[in-house]
Amino acid sequence: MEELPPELAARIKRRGGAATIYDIAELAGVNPSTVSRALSKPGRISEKTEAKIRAAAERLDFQFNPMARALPTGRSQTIGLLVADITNPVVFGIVRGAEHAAAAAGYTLVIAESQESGEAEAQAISRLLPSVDGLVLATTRLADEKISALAERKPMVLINRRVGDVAGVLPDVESGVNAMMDHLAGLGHTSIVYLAGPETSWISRRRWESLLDAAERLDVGVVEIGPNSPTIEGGREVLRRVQAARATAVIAFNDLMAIGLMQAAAAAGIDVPGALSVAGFDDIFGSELIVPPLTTVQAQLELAGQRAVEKVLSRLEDGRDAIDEGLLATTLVVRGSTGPRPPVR
Amino acid sequence: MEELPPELAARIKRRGGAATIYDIAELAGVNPSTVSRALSKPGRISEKTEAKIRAAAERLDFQFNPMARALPTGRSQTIGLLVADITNPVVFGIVRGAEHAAAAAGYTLVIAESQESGEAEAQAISRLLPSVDGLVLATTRLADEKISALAERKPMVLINRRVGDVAGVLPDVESGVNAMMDHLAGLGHTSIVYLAGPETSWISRRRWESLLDAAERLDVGVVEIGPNSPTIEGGREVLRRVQAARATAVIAFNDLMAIGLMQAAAAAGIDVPGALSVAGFDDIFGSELIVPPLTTVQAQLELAGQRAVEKVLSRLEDGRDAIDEGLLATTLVVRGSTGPRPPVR
DNA sequence: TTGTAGGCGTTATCAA
DNA sequence: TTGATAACGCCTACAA
Repeated sequence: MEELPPELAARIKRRGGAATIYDIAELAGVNPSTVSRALSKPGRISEKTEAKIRAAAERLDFQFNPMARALPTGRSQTIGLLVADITNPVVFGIVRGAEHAAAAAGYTLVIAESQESGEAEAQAISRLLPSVDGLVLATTRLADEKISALAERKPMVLINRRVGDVAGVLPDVESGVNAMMDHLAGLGHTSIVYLAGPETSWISRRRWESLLDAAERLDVGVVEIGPNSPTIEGGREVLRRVQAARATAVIAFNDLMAIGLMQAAAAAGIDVPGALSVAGFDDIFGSELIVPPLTTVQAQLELAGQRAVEKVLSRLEDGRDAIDEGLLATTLVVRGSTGPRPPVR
Repeated sequence: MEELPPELAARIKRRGGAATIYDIAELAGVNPSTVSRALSKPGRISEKTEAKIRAAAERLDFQFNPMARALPTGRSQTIGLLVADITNPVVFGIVRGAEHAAAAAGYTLVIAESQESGEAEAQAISRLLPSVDGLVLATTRLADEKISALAERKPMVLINRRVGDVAGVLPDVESGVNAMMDHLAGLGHTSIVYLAGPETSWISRRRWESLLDAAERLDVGVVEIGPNSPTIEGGREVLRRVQAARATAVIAFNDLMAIGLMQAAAAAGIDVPGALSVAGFDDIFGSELIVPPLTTVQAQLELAGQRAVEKVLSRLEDGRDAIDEGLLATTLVVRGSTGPRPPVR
């Protein structure tokens, strides 16, 4: 390969090795705008010129400067994902699905964490908003009005929450809850506790409402205990109240809490599921590792992340809302942590 | 509050509600460049003007356009984090530490996944590179030369890998391995297997080398089996070879593999730790949930992520490399998966 | 098909 | 202290 014109080489080096369309234009002997056209939307240019330009671009290892590109277009090719807690296994699946969907479309995923605090969340969002083309709120603790207002400004999709007509991807809560309640009622349980999640969790309330319906249908008793922190700690702390309620089965807002409760039960010498059945939601990594393995309602987390990003993208590209594929199916996974109601209490 | 001049209001609305420094300048009756100064580096401006400008900015709910800002400065206030597999629990801690360190400094973290493939990784990096100020490679599978070349272009920090004089944050492999080997040797094991990770994993080789040293020192036998996929699957698949080796203790490259091996052992009716001791590295979520709970060498993953980002930032802000705080301490956590060597075999 | 020129929102350099 | 003006790298009418 021939040497580059020394002046050009020097200019590029000064910029840290990043070539611009001007450099390519010079090398190919065309106008920068032609380079832009050739590289952005191939086809609308003579084959010969395009080939020349491609060769020059290749030679200079050219990459578009995304920031420069974003300025005139207003698009950063970036999607934001907001989660309450990155280390919560529930969000892993969501993150992965979202990342893949974004990458597949040539978008970059930006992740921000809000620490379970509405304050921090609002702040993170306003920091993020100007630099992303769209936003996915995975576990938002924001008030409905805030969410609606935000949705006006950029394409936005909610996971596990419905707010007005803001786009969302939701699980089929009812079928999962029904399957779970059928399962427990079938085992003879008539006194069941629901361990609620955070106060601001929409999905926790939905689960509770479905639980109420099912309890009525099956003629069993349920009580709600909470709100609780949606963590292992949160599950551990609530054992006393569960015992006081004299329930024989517990459904926790998520697997993390169920695991915490089981740990506390084990420490207190309470047999699971002999004396107490425990179940959760989500089917996170770890749920089948614990002993006894956890009965849970499986959620399609990865799919949820993927769908959410796809919806944002479809708003972005087509300008229209994606057709709604409906609720995400939900499956009861029966493992060892639930069993027959203890004979006497 | 008074009404905005209608023309101004219309202009802002056209842009989707985002005001610019021009709008503020108009509202405050000053020059745009003055607005830029007032808002970017307070102090270098008369108090009166600054107050006026702040008031106008407040009123228009002004936010800087990060992309426009990045153009003249060449800084995007963004740091890239590249991981092989987002859903690998090992990276959770790293991600969290990195996110916090970045957010604390006003930077945004961009995460990309390379799927354990050097090809995909190289591609992800070149997609990311133009838009980030610096890069953290958490579990890179790239060749040394590629890494060195990349490090020339932008501040870059490696986790769990040393390449030339590229900055890195590394664990104190030796002390952890020594503690583990002392532990196993103390239990009477004299025939130990190391389940290697991926061929391209630098840290896997380092662990093996330390293992060799320790084995020599303690006069016990070790053999390496691998390379293996660093996943639960990878651990499951290797059980036959472990048995064939007639080892009484296995040290896996990471906890995921150890868990997989334990599952396979349980399925095959092999008692852990009665017939076989199993240990891992990292101490991921799930390691203490499994039964028996896993003996492992704890790594400070969150701290590693944090340190890595801090190093990038210090290169970015001070222009100089951060002082090296040395290796990250590593701790043996003895749980139930390791026990005395079985009497006869 | 290709070149010209203006603009995207901000910073930075000079004057005033 | 403040204002004018030229970058920054790319896109896009519009003209040639």
